[in-house]
Amino acid sequence: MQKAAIERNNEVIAAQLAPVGRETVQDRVYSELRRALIGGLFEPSQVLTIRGLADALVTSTMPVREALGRLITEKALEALPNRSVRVPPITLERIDDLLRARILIEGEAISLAASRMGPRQIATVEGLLREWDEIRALKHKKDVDREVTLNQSFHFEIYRACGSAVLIPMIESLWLQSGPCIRVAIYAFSEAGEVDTARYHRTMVSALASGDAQAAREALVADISRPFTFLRSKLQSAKEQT
Amino acid sequence: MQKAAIERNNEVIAAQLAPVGRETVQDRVYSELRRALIGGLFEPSQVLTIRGLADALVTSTMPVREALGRLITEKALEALPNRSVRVPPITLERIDDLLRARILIEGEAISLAASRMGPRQIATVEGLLREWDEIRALKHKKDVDREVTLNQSFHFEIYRACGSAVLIPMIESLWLQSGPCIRVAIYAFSEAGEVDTARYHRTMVSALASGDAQAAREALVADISRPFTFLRSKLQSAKEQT
DNA sequence: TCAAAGCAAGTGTGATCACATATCAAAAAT
DNA sequence: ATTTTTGATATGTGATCACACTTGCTTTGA
Repeated sequence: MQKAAIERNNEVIAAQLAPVGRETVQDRVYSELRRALIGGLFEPSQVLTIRGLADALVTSTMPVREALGRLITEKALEALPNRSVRVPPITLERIDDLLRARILIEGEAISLAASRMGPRQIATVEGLLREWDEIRALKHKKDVDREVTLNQSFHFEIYRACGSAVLIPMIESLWLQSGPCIRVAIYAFSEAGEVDTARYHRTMVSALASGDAQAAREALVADISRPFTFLRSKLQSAKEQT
Repeated sequence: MQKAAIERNNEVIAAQLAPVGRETVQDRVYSELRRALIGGLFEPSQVLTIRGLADALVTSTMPVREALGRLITEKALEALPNRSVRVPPITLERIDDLLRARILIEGEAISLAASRMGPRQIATVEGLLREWDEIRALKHKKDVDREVTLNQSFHFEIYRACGSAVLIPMIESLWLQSGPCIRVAIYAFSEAGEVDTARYHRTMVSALASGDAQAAREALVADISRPFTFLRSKLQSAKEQT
């Protein structure tokens, strides 16, 4: 009986081959729409149609409608009584509501992460910070998309360390809801704003490295508050003009 | 021109007729599954099939698969790599994780509600409390479903007063995730447990009536912690036996 | 000239079909 | 007797169709 030999051969094969994964079309559509939403590629109040998205993503309507349904339950999109779906419009109340929730939950997450991040994770986020500096150094073209992605990686690398399978999906939902809002703030941000962001991020990392949960939380609150307060004042003045 | 007369006639009709509403089949399926999950009608680790649910709910597969997808994104259900879906199993870590998140978010919600609930809302929750007492008074049959519904109404009547369109869906998601867990605790609860629940609820109401956010939060934490710690010790001992 | 009716294109929803994969028990091979 | 193979059934996924409703423009009527 060559059972042992076969077993050994299978193990060798398993070591060489990476799992191919079986992502469905629906999952890819969902991920793509998430990416677009968080990146602020859709404008607030923009309406989305199933067939339109299906054409744009080169699939049929079926995966799109299922992805839209999922995004609607996450409040990342909004179902109108007309049965059409749009990205939620910005209001003053919504901005304050979102910021409060983000401070509450992301603050808790980073506070938990402070006592759980090892040198390994600290090094990773420091690497992301360095990568960011490099991009800002050669500032010929405004690679906003790259910065958004990097910012997202930075934050979620920290949140992932909090070890909560419940909090992280909630934070993802909050980012999904905030995405269309803060994009307009990002575009309007001057060089000064980005310098601030980098400083807050560095403060967060050093606080995390020393296990100072309170300092990390405060730096995070300052970081995520800034685009919201900026957007708030902008909306406020726009409202007064009318 | 009888335009004014027509207008008046239309208003009369509008006053007599109630909006008929256009709830889709998918929405009804979703609501029904939510109710079942929060009520703990499904057991942890139970697998659900699209066609099975479609038969049980007397519809086709289409609305069911969409409802399942939405519940999966809310983490109320879990998609296995086999592409089958089940209600998430209970683990010690998950219990602690859920309780921490619920204390954080529902605590914030009730704290906000404390300064926003008027006499009108206070009266409503007091009415729910009285209704509960009546049910407990004629305790011939264990109407657990009714108590679960009443408990849910009580809490969400308060949460709704917090005025946050962001926090409330998150709390709903947390209840969806907790439902299958706490059902086993509810069944095991003795009469003593229910008396405690009623006491905590009364404490909450009087704290809310006097606008004492801190006291309301503490009573809430005690209320929602109890089934979790009960379940925790039960799971702990079951684990030690093996 | 302007409001109301009518028409046509577009859109979401649900049903059904086809296909690939998963599951499990019976049969075959060792 | 145990393991492997095989075959039948069940299940999720995506495509397509039919239907109802919405929307915006054109046409009709006052």
